[in-house]
Amino acid sequence: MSSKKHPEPPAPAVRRVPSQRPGPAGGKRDQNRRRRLAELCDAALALFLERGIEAVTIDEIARAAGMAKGNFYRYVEDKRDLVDALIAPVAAAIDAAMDRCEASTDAATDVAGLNAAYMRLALDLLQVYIAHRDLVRLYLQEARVPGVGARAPVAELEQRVTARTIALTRVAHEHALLAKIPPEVSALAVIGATERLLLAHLRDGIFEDEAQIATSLVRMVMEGITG
Amino acid sequence: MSSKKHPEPPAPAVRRVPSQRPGPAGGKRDQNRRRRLAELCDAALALFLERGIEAVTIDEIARAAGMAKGNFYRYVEDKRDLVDALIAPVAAAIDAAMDRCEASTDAATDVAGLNAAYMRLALDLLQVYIAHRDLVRLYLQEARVPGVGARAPVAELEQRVTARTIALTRVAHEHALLAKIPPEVSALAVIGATERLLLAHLRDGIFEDEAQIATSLVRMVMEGITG
Amino acid sequence: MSSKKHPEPPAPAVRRVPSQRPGPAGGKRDQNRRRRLAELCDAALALFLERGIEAVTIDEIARAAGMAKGNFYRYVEDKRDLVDALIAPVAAAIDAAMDRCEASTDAATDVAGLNAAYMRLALDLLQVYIAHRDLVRLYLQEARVPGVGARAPVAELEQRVTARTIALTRVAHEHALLAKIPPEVSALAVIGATERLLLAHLRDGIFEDEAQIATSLVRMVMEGITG
Amino acid sequence: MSSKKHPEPPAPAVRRVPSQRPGPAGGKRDQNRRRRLAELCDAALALFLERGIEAVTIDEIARAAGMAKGNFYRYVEDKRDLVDALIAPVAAAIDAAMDRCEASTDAATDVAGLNAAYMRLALDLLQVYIAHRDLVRLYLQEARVPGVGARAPVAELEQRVTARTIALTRVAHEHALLAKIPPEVSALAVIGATERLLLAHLRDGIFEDEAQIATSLVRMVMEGITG
DNA sequence: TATGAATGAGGATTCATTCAT
DNA sequence: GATGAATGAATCCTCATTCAT
Repeated sequence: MSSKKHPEPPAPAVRRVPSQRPGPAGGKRDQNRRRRLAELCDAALALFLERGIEAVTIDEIARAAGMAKGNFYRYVEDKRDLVDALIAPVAAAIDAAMDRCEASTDAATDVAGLNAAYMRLALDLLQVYIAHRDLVRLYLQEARVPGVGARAPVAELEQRVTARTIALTRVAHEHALLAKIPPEVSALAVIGATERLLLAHLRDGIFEDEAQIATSLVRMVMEGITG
Repeated sequence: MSSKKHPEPPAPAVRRVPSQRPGPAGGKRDQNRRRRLAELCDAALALFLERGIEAVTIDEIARAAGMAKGNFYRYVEDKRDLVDALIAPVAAAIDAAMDRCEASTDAATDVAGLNAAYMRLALDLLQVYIAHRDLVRLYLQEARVPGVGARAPVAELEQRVTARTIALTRVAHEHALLAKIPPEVSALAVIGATERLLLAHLRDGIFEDEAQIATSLVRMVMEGITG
Repeated sequence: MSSKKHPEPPAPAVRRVPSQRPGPAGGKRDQNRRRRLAELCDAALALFLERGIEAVTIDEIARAAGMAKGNFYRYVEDKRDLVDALIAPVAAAIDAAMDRCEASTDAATDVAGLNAAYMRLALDLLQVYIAHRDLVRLYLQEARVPGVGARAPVAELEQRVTARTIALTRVAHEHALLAKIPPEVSALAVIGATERLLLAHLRDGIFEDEAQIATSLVRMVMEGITG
Repeated sequence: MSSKKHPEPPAPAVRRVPSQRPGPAGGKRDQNRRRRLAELCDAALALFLERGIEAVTIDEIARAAGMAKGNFYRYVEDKRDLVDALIAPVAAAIDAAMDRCEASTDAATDVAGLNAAYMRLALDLLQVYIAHRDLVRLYLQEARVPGVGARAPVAELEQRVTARTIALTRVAHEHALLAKIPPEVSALAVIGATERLLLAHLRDGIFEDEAQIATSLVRMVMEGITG
């Protein structure tokens, strides 16, 4: 599996495809390649959601994107690279939200400031979810399987998100915003609950009303589930 | 040319891996069979946990179990079949626990009875977890990916567990044991939180103290996470 | 374990070897396809004649055709499919000859007309033989083995030829063109004698003079073999 | 395919299995092994007729004979060896009939003597057919495919039968018993016609009345098929 | 650029044959 | 003798990747 291109752990991060391309960045050429890449991403996303990243063939993706297999490699190096490109926007948005939250908590001088930072984070992540439903679903479906091969980028994102969430929770904990529960526990519990609800909604279409989920979730977080 | 698959009428279709094996059930032969199958399961489980079900080769499994590739097929029909055999004990135990809980809730005449049933379920599932840590971890890692190919049995189990949990929660909800939150929501939230914590523990070794997780989880479920 | 084959619902089932190929029918691409397929057929035919259809490996065929194993499947779905493509021209020609003969006998109003029809059939089949000596030899060699697997198309052809020949003979019989011998018997006897002679010629190179065979055959059919 | 045991052309003819066995020839031991071998032959014959020699697995044969696969090799060296044992009686009987006919023709001093010899041959062969219908059918089905692998013994028999028949016919021809047709031609024509009729009878069950076939065949040989 | 042909490594599966019990 | 477990070579088929056009 992971023999040449991606030596798994190290991840040298040499993207040769996207760089060194003719034409100015933003010119006709550049536009075109962006469009093609987007088409690839769209096609791949649909297939990945349906059958899982590993089971989908490069040929299938290319054909679903309306291009020949050989052309695939013009826009992307690998299936892994495609997954990378696919989740890049979500990863960037999440990282940005986390960055902002971290900055805010660092700068916060009182409990109110901290709370505001967390609230802001929640809203930012909500925006990500709204803007990238299918990508979020892909993340939810694939993030827990060992990050081997093409799934690596997803697993990496998951690790980063988890670690940063725990770190942020630790701050809240230190400021006594949370019950006497280890911050890792509460962080993971909230993440887990949220993710499970989103998955049920996105994959299985269980809830009609998204707002309802959010409200219930907040309430559970605040008060528990017992009557 | 013909483009459709050719049916081949004759095909005597001898069951490989037949249930009816020579020797009495429990005899030397039968024992050996079981042991070999167990070895396969053990070897496979380790590999599956490390790299994901899809990425693992039958040849690798066989070799890890100390047997030649061809021998694999004496004990199991498929990778999928192996996964089936692998999770069978957990599936059975979970189903049994759910059955018992359903029976108890059906028979319960008051709130105390209901609560006892749920508590019992929690303890039963805890036993499953204790007895099958690695299998539970496999389940947690793989259950959310679309159930295609060898992963199908896991996905099926996930669906069953989810559905039954929601059904049981609905009963609790109807008896006003829970806050005014849709039962699907609270069920999935608890499942999600629990699973995420278990995964962190089993896969990433985050918590030293398992009891701590349980306690915290219960508290969060009862009271929320805020201080 | 499960013992039955797992259906796998999704399976997008992309037709390999699709009829709809890029480029116009007759263009460069199409030409190339046909040539490659022809090369496969040629290589396969030689091997089949030498060692029998069953004993020949797909890899051998591909290599003999000067291509890599994997490429085989671009042009043909199966070994069976290849056999299908291989005998298609003969099958078509034979069927056409039979069709024509049937039409003629249907339209015939007198014995002369009937005789002309049969003579015409003989000449048509002779043309087939001349145009496809090796394929006829393949047919002769393989037609009698049970039509399992890749040999199926040959067996099917044999059945069709036999049935139609008997039907045509029956017509002749009804018009008293033949001795008081059941039409099935005389039909099969002639088929058998002819095929055996052709096989001896094509496979074992027994006769130098093809015309001699034909003449003798006709004479035997007309008068028997005794002096 | 034909790599170690049977180097195809040479055929060293070392049968190690049947020789060097404990017990006297004819004793309990010997009886037993004959019975087992016969069971193998019967089972194999049925399968061979149904699906062709090549397509049948050794495991299938053994199991159909009610023994374990490993036991197969106790009685027979190979599938080829089994085929050898299978057709041995027919081969021996045919050879004997041919031997006798050759001797008679050699000793014959007049045409009547020759005719008697041929008639005797025909009757002898008829006996063979009657005594070994299924084996004759197997021969008819398999004899024309190149004698590679397990089919070799059948192909060898075919060659011998053909050659000897032609030789005998040549004698008849030299004594002007036959029309002015090359003896190879008439020999093969009769063989071909006969074999085709037998195959139709044995495999496809076309004729109810065997005697009818024989009568018709003789008549055709003597007088041709035309009215 | 775009296409699909070509390659070959890799993985699943079967099966003849050997062996320990 | 009998059994079926074990082995590994052989074969089918797929698919990522490269290339010529």
